[in-house]
Amino acid sequence: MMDKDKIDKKDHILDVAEKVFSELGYDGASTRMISGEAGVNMAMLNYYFGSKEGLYLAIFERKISAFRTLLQNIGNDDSISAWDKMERCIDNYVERIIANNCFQKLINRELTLNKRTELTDKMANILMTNVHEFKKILQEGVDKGLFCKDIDQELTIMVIFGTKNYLINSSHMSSRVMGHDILDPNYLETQLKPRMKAFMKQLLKSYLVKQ
Amino acid sequence: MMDKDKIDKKDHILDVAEKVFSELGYDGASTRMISGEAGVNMAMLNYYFGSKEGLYLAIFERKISAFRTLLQNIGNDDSISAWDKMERCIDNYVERIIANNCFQKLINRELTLNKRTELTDKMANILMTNVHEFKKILQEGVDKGLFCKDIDQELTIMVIFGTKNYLINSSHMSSRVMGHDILDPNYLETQLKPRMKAFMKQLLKSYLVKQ
DNA sequence: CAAAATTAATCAATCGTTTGATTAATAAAA
DNA sequence: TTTTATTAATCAAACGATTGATTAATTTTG
Repeated sequence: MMDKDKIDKKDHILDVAEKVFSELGYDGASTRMISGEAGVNMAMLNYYFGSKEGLYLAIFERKISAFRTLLQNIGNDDSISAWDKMERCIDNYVERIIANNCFQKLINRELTLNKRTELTDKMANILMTNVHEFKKILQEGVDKGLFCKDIDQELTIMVIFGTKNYLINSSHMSSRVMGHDILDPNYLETQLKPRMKAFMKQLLKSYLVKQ
Repeated sequence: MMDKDKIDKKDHILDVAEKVFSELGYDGASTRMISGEAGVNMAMLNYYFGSKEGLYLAIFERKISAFRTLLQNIGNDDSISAWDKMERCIDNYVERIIANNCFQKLINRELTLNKRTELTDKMANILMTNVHEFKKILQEGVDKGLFCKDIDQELTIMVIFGTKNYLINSSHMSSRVMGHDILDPNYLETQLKPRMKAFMKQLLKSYLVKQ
């Protein structure tokens, strides 16, 4: 078997595992189920990834690289205002979140557990880079007198992360509140995405920006 | 043994189970662990509640009654404005959420799963009563010309629910963002609660209410 | 052939549940 | 009021099923 195929097969397992984990949680997803759905022998999971936890970590490792580069491009552009940065931040954030909603579920599913592990710390570290990026922009807006100086920066970030999280992760509730199936890719792409972008901008602008 | 003791013991099991389930999830929490932590024989769980799922459902049944009464008192008061209702709504909501944060975790933990079951539908129905109460107030504000008519009612509700959810449920992240241990009851009560109330009011007022 | 990939079979451990026996509490009968 | 019967509560032990992991044998690849 060629390397290309091997990589493809590993990637295929990761794709399936990502989906199954996000749907059923870490404990709820069994290695038999994952291997069955991926069409490979169960022992292959251990052969490739060592253990169930190794497989779980591998899913994250695969995505981390794509995270940071996107963050760097936002906020480091000195040619635009803090609010323009925030707008671009929101656009990119919503865009990325919806594209990787399966991965987002996977992350937050384990972060809602209270038990602190090496795994949860690792995940939190990754997400905190996003937080700092947002905070940097908020602080810049305040320093330059564009944003109100009495804004609650931490809770503002909570709003951004929390709203996204609830929409994507609590699909039972969000589907009923929104009146559409939140899992429908077409609705996500054509309706919710632009609506979400517009709403977050308007909400944050009215709160952050001085009148 | 008196009835009082029996009820107390069942309640004690429910208390412990609620905590363990919320910390470890449905799959992650074993009946042995729950019974061990509650100091009762493992068979008692099945004796009292029939099954693990029966125990899980019993936790919900116990809380449902307290939900609806609180909702009725808000919004049905015709002597105050829509915005005042919203303020009272936020106050009561934050108050209740923080008091029952363990239960909140338990609810949302299973609602983040994609699988639709009788259980998840039941939970969603309960939460939707909250949604309708908020929506009624939003609509009233729009109808009476107090709120902007182009507000996004559904996503506004998503903000309220989502922000609360992220703060309480994703304690790993929210603790790091807020700079305090979110699980510390003292911090919750004396600092986060008033801060949360003030922030949500200011955020929503600047977005909803006409200038 | 030798190395890597893949398989079926099997491992001990743990899962939720059930069992039969025992004790404590209540009701009925004398 | 005793004595007897009935019910509820509790327990240790064991059930079959499933878990993640490992083994040894087989196939594929270079």
